[in-house]
Amino acid sequence: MKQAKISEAVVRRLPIYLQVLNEMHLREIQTVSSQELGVKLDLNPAQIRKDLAYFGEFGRKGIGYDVVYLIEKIRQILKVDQTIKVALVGAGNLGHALCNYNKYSKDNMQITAVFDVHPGKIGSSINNLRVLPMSELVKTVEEQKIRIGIITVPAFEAQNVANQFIEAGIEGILNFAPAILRVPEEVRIHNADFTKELLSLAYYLGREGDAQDESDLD
Amino acid sequence: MKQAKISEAVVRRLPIYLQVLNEMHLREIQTVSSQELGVKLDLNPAQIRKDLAYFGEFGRKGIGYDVVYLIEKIRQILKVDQTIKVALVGAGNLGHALCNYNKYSKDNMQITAVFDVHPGKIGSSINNLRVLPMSELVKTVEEQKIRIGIITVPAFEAQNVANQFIEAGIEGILNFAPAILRVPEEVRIHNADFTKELLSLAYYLGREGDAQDESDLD
DNA sequence: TAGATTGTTAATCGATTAACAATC
DNA sequence: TAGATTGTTAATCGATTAACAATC
Repeated sequence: MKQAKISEAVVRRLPIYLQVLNEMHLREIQTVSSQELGVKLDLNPAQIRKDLAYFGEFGRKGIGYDVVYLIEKIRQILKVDQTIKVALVGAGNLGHALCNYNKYSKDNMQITAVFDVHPGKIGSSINNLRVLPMSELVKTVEEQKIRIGIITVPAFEAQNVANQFIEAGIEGILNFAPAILRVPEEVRIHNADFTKELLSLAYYLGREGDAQDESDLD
Repeated sequence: MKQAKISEAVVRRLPIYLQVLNEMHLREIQTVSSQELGVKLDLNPAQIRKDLAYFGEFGRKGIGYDVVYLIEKIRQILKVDQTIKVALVGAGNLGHALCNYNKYSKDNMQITAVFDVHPGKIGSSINNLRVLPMSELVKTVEEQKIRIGIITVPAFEAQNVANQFIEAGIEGILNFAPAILRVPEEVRIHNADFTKELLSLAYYLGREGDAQDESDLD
């Protein structure tokens, strides 16, 4: 019954649950119901219960979910109960931001290698990591058993970087470049291109320049 | 027939269409079919046609879509045919990255004001913009008619920043902080929290530590 | 004309929500 | 026991895909 085939929508909610649960844990809340989670996250409680039930029976009828236990379980599901090593290419401002974030986060995702294509950047240090040349990428990824690659280079260099990650046998790529990358089926790719977020946000602006136009609803 | 009620899924695809069309335009491609777009984007052609048809008849039967015309139309739909002003709070590495991006992008989204809560940052310059204190936020947003706010501060400060944006009458917020923000219904909020992207990516790793387990499919 | 491709309706598929027995 | 809340099945809702007439 395990792994019935979980939809992407479900997987994307898991980190959100984790975030709220972590906050609750900090506030020393022991137990939470799907109802309460639903209010906090603006989600239907049934959906939350169903999401969790795909992976096991984590709650107790009449009681709710134990916060600590549920955190542990979701971390297992997301595979961040172990440390997952991450490589980053692109030692610009965005790369710096991600590396710094790394320091404070307790998510078990650890950036352990940083690369850059530009000779000027190589050898400098970010968050105690020496920036390495691209020529070291494949070797380093293999040796350190790095599983995820982050791309924070300009769009025109992104596919090249992806290709090197693929050659090195990376399993997942988080791409910040505004480019559509071609990767083999077995490599998972997530795009985190904020320009697209901004553009879709712009869509929802207005009812202002154009006045409140509720005349042709049907 | 206009604005039948467009689903979020549709809106989120529009910037992707725009990106590919822009690329095609650079390569001087004049006309494109939903078929071709579908191949490039790994989407069903019928879906692309349907998405576009929500907003008007942009194509020509037997021919396809004129690239330049479709770009223009999608920009109108997304309201980026006009310049949209954006304010950013948090002059850290991420804030820098977004401001720089600004320079190169021709998306008509323009960051015109940068703020920070920390006195040490105030007065420094990012991409020709003086970093202003939070006390100037409301006034600046109103005066400059800024419509979108970007939040790149630590999680614990994010809600405060959001509240100030709301007070200033902002219409949309792009939040990079790993925090769930409460905003009034009329303010649109998009979360661009990359930790969640990384965590959901981690879910898809593996079939490696655990061996290829195809035994209990049904 | 024949081939291509749109816009759109109908069919399918999948995700969300409601409802409720089980049980703490 | 009575009240609360889960896990899960059934009902609903919405999104994707197929199919095709219209037409370039």
